[in-house]
Amino acid sequence: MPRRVAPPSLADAIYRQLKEDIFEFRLLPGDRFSEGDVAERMAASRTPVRQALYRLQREGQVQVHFRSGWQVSPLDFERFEELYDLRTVLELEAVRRLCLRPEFEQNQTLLQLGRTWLVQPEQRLHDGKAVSLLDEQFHCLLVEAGGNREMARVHQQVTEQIRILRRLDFTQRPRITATYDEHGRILGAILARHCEEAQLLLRTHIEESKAEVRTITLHMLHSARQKVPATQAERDDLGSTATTDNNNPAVQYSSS
Amino acid sequence: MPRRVAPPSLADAIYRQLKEDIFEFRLLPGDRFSEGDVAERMAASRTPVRQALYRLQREGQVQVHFRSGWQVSPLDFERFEELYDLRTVLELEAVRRLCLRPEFEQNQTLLQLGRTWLVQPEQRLHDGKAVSLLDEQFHCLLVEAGGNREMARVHQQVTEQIRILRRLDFTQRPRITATYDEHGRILGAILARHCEEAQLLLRTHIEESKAEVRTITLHMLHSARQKVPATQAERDDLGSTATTDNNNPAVQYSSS
DNA sequence: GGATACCAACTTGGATACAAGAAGGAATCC
DNA sequence: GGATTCCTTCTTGTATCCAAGTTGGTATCC
Repeated sequence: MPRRVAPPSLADAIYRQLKEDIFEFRLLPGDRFSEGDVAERMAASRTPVRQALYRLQREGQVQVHFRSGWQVSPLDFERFEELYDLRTVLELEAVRRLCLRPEFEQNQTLLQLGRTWLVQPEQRLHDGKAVSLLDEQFHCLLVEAGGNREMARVHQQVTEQIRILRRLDFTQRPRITATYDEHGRILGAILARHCEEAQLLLRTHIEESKAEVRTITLHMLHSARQKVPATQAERDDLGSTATTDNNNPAVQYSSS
Repeated sequence: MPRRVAPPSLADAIYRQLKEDIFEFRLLPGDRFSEGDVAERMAASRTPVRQALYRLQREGQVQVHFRSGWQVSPLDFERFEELYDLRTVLELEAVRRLCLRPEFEQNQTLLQLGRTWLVQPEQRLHDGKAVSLLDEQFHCLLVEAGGNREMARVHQQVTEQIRILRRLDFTQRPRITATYDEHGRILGAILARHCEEAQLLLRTHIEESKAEVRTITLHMLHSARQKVPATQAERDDLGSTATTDNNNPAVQYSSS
């Protein structure tokens, strides 16, 4: 008895829209908003909005304040560093498993990655947003190719949690060339089955991104918003619903 | 401005109750039920029940079928093996970090673990349920002591996903003595800073549990339910809401 | 002028009402 | 007897309603 697949639910669409709003800097870390605001903007009732928000809450993207509204989670740089370390552990393990595989040359994932990253310089992309997505895909596919779906699932979660940083990194810094070079070297090492070399290259590659995180400032966030191509209608909508600049504690300060 | 902590919500209580029902074998893998059933049993409306169920769904404990009810997730042994591997990766990394720590001897977590596991044989506990909880705690505290909160969070999630197996393992098999011995040896190696030895012991320890998983049968699940001390009222309640034995596909068969 | 008490508007958490589709059984047709 | 159609019941998804509590501003008191 094959069970019918569920039709796309409104709650799901709102979840995706909200997540995109956060990643596209239309909702900034620290912004406050209410369920009613979102419901009105999405032309839906509060019920699916609440479902979407609670899902985002469990993923760490937003926080709820009892009877006093919601907030996009402020940036917590200590947490980001821990997420980068978790990423490293998962990706290194995936590379280890990948290099141990017997049927290796036909691995479709590796071939696909090669077609994206092992290209002539003139074929490389230059758009920050596009490359940041490709970068995500590179690391996620690597972990998927490792063969453990649970590790891939967790890695995917981690990826979404640091996506906003990746977006900032790639929109504001000339790291595109370095990314192409390093991804190429990593793939080369894996294809040559130089496991330890591949792991070292990958670890260094992630460490560099992690180091960049420490240089991110609030100003980068706000100027990133300017760069987002949005219709005026969108901007009006958002302007009326979220407190954008005033009293926006966009950064979480450690209490220790 | 310290924000008032949210009062305990009904949805939260229902979430915990449902999770406990699953772990105590009052709801078996494969059991079907509806939101209305749960709402009635918990004397609440469907709203908080739905919130709890969707949270459990994201954690993999239950599945929703579009307009045709909910189901406790069937046991998926391939998935469990992958979860055990993820556990291994996280715990080995935690041990590595732990052994690298400078301020080591005063680590409160290690001291506490020693008081639990490094005891004379006559002081050991023998109740399966109690020891399975201590076992969980041992591994979770180890990862927490590693110092990375995100790894600890993920490890905690993984722990809950395999909790039902641990419960079965400890209620039905004479693994308590082995667990005390092995935990003691692992702690000893860590305290002696024999990092690689500790990692090997830990890896072997987890591998043994993973091997036990393959021997679990449906019969164990059903006989485990018999052993659960429950009031007659509880049993009546559940009997009326969940299809217990008939047409219960308690095991997920791989499609590959 | 400053502090305090009160109040009105908001906000979330939960309950209830409604809509659309799934499931299973009974009646019917062959 | 077997297949099929229809219909009733049940289930989830969404909208709306109500309750309880927070917040921020204003008027008042000193």
